Amino acid sequence: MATRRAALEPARRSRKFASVPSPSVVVGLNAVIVAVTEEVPRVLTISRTDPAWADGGPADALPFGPLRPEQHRTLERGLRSWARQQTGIRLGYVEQLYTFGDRFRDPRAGQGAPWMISVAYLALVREQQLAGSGDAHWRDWYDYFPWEDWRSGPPALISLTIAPALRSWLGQTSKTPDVRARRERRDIAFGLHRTPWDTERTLERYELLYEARLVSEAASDAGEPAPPEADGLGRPMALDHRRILATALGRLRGKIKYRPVVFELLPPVFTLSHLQRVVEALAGVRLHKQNFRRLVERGGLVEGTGQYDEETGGRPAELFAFRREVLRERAAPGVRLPGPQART
Amino acid sequence: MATRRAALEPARRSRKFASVPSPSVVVGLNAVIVAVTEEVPRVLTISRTDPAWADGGPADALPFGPLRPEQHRTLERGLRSWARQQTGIRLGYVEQLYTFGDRFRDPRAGQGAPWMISVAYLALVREQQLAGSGDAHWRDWYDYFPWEDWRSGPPALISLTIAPALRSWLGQTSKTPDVRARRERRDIAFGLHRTPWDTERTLERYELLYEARLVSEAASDAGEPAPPEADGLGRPMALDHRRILATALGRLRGKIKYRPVVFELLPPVFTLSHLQRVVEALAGVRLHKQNFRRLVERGGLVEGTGQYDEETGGRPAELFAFRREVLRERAAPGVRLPGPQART
DNA sequence: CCTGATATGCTCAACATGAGTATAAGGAGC
DNA sequence: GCTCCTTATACTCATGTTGAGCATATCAGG
Repeated sequence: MATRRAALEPARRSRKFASVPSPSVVVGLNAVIVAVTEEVPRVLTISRTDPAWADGGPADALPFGPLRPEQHRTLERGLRSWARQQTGIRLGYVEQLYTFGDRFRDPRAGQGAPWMISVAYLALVREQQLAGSGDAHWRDWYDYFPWEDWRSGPPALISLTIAPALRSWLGQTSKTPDVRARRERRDIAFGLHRTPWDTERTLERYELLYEARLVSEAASDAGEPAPPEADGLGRPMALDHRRILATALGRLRGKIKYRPVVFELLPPVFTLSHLQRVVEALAGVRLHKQNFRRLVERGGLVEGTGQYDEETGGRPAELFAFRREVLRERAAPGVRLPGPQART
Repeated sequence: MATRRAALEPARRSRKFASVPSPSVVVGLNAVIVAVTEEVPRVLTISRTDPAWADGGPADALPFGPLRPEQHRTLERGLRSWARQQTGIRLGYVEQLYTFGDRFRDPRAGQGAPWMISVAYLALVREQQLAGSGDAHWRDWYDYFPWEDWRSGPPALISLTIAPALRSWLGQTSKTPDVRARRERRDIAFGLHRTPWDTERTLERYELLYEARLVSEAASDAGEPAPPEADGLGRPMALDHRRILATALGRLRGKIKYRPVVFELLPPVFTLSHLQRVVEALAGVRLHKQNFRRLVERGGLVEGTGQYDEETGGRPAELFAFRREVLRERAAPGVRLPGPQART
């Protein structure tokens, strides 16, 4: 370990760590706080109009907090603590997402500003809660990633804007192997040329758009003004926060399939349609209703309560609850997704 | 972001974070470098007999490197660079694992020593490579987690040592709900009481053993001498490195099922038996041979090369290669595991 | 050419999934 | 009270996938 050599040098403060530490690294915590209300997955963002905040004007940011080692024993505790203070929300399910440490996270880093590392977390909360204070807002996450919502079929944005733009991005390199590699990445990421759409490749898609300079952060990170044609490609965020959000979205989409995390977003009892709408909102696709029901019921994930919801407008729907015992019975208890289909 | 507001306020370096930054946080990188040779999954560890290193004596450590923001643009580049210097290995596939930031990572932290955060990575390399320099060794990872290897059936260690010890751990709390919660955790983690064994819950298992004080790190972190009965429960490591390793093992076991990462551990061509032995080594279970073959072949993951390996001792086996096109064809291309069975 | 390896091929019942059709039970309008 | 509209729930059936095992091929060595 780096600290090895230091062990031989007892003079300094800490025998082990003194000589090594990276000079100016600051560690912070970011939270992607997700809820689903009325078929729309929402993420908590802080929007500032403070002109000093974003490079080119106002931009949404993810909640952020410093790491206070003297106060909190673990990263996660620190996160819960400032998230509560900042937004009034008491976080339930929390999971570490990824640590972002690119030196170019912040364009100004290195010029006197410290290098910033951010440990990002994903938190799931129940829908009824609302942000308490300040300039926090719940925002539809598809505002940031309009191409990710396939619930009404393949988004026109992909065929009309993204595909042509990526085609010309192919042409921006001339070496044949590079073109081939780019084409493959593009096809796999966006499900082009008889490649299936993979709901979990959200990060790959965002990074591809960034590389092709189609999202406005790519331009602003390079110190250029935002190109006009990028305007349609989703709402931008501060710094690399949209990348963090893309990571969260992909992770969550994958996770619901093998861990029962959806229930963190639902009230204790719910109808199967409600459950389905939440899953669809997250996955961004429509699911075959009868088969969905069969999967969750026979998979032992839920159990009927005998009560009924009369507010459905049609036949009353039975209220179900998460069935905790499934954790013992099955190895990867999640909501398996049946093949997609328009809801009848 | 730290630096955003700083633009407004030249006086202090950063209004928002100047006061905030955690005073003495040091960031380091850990690597879990994995290879598989001859049916045994190996991890690269550094073993020192330096008495200043480990609290209670010699212990294995994971390769570690400092973060040098001034030299490396990304965390991953930094990792690759020092890993090469330290071990002579040029890393291939690398993926970020988790960021460990528990204040108690190092028992000495807080007493003058800075708080240490470690970003851990998982790296997969091909088997032929060997550690270049110093005191690096390839170690069977089941030396550290003997209870994880079910290839010859359920390990006797579990029924003879772990299960009884966990039973008495249940009794160490008297509140009924706590007992119930502990029992559930135990059963799910170790597949007790008709709960299936889940190969991916490696971290849960290690943490449970830690909490129950059955691994010697638990005692040494608390400043006590290692209890004698813990001796059988795997080889200890320095600091929280065994926890990091458990995380890596679980992640890798999960990942092979939906991404074709096993091939990072294999030569360009291989027999299906070879592939199966590597997968079995990682998953720690035996697989039904014919069904395994059917899954990988019909799943489009591999393609025959027409060449044969004559060294098998029986009928020559065809040599196969990873079939790259599968990335386009299927959404989650990994090695699906067929039900376990003794190899015939 | 028999034996003991190993590899590879094939079968078949059980189960899971895709893609429906059919029926039940509410409310609103007449 | 009847009809229509809406949503929920039940059932079907062809097809695909999986678990489990038997059968055959091809090597090396006696």
